[in-house]
Amino acid sequence: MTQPKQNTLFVGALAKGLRVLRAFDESHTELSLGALAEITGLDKSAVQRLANTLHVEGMLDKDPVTRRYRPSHAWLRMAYAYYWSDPLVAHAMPKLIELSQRLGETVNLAELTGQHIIYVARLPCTRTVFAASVPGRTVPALCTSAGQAVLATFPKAERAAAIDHWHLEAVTPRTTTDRATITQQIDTTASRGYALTHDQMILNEVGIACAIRGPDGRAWSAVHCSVSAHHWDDVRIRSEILPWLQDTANAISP
Amino acid sequence: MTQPKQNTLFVGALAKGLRVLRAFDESHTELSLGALAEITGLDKSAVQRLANTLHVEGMLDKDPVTRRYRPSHAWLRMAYAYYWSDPLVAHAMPKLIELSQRLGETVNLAELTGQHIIYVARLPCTRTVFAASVPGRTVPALCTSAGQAVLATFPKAERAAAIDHWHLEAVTPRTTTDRATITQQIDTTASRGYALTHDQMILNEVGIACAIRGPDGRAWSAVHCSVSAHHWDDVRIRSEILPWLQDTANAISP
DNA sequence: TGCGGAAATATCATATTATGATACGATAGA
DNA sequence: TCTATCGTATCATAATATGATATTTCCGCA
Repeated sequence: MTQPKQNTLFVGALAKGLRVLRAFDESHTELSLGALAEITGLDKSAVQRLANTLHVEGMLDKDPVTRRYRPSHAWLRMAYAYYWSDPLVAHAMPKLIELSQRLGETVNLAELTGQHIIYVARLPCTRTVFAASVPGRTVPALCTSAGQAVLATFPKAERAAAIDHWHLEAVTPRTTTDRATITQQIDTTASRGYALTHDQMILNEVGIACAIRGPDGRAWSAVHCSVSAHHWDDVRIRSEILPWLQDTANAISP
Repeated sequence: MTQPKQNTLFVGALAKGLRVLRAFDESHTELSLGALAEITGLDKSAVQRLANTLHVEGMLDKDPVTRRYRPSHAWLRMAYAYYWSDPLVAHAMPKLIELSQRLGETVNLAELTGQHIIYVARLPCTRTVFAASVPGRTVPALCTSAGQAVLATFPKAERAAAIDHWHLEAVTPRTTTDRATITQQIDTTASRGYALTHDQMILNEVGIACAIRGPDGRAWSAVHCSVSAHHWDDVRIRSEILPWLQDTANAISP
């Protein structure tokens, strides 16, 4: 019944339970049994049992009046466990704090995960959209300055393959979705050592990112700074933000 | 085999999978199959199957060389989903950002979860210990200024019951673990409207918290500020931090 | 380089356990 | 008050998780 594998090493019931957990996202913040069944494609009875189990185990809160399920605090504890397991975060955090204080602007730690960038740590300094102020958001790598900074450190061939095939998605009306343009941007990023994008995730936002390179010169993460185009033109960004950003990225590199 | 319930609405395999996930914490950041079996108390074969399933489903990363499992980025995406599901966070975030900028000090949003306080949002402004810079940490409510601020809004009877029975744990050598002292502290908190603690989570740290009250006057969350005793004495805290903190907590209240 | 121990991986017969159809009960809207 | 919808409970069936064991791979040590 479960597609992934009819393998004996695969526990279908667990996989189905995870499907239930994954049904919750930014546009599905609380779900009834029926809605869960629809989203997960699971049987109504199965959802009933799985959701009940997750509730008993403390993974889902249940509104006693509406009977709807919501993510519990356990979801945050999982993030906490993640943070301890990611060696980059512990290393980067003090330096990111210092950077955000120095710049007075929002600073992020971004990591590549598949074809996406995930914002692992966020230090918001100015009022911004909600999605940009909490960690864990994933966005297509090709569309973001952090993703471009990371990709620019890849060998030419891999870089080209990524630009050709990776996922693209217009987040704002001005998000770049033309792969030829992205090729150019990443070439530029590779030659000057930092990425600079406009209006990609939010309108009027400027993203600037420097890769955190490993010993082999290759990067899987980046330090990212997000500022308003109202207050910052490219010249001032280059002179007043870039040097500190670059220093921080270098300091984090192992 | 699973203690919780031999109920037909309880999916044991899912519960066991969650046991595997919960095996990871700040002191267990990556685990081998054997270690997982030991921690979870599950059969070696069961752990093999469950961990493999979690890996295939993207919940656990597997180091190809050490064969050990680690939390994956999916754990952060779950936090992201949580943030959208918690109405308080969206409401509080812009105000917390404003507060942290105004004070130039670390600001937290804390919620009560069972007998513990969980730090939901953290805006670190100064270099601090790692545990205090990432969200999702849980600490006994009785030991923290945020917990005391929340408890102080409870009816007398519930307050007393909590002080008598809730979990206590010495995080630092100077953490208050005497329940009589805590009674006094919470009484004081209730009468003056804010909580102030010293050396509870970190040595030389002063915690100051204001409850976020609901329409009935009762609170389940608090705004919390953490400063160094080196730089701040109680008088200055009261005059330069407290008013802004109180305003912010009030502004967040529904 | 080769040996030995430990840990990870693969296999398999068994019955435990998840399944999903169905029936019942509660809640909300007409 | 009635009716439709959604959540809850029950049960026979077989699918699926189980855990003992065998095999392979990996790693430290001589």
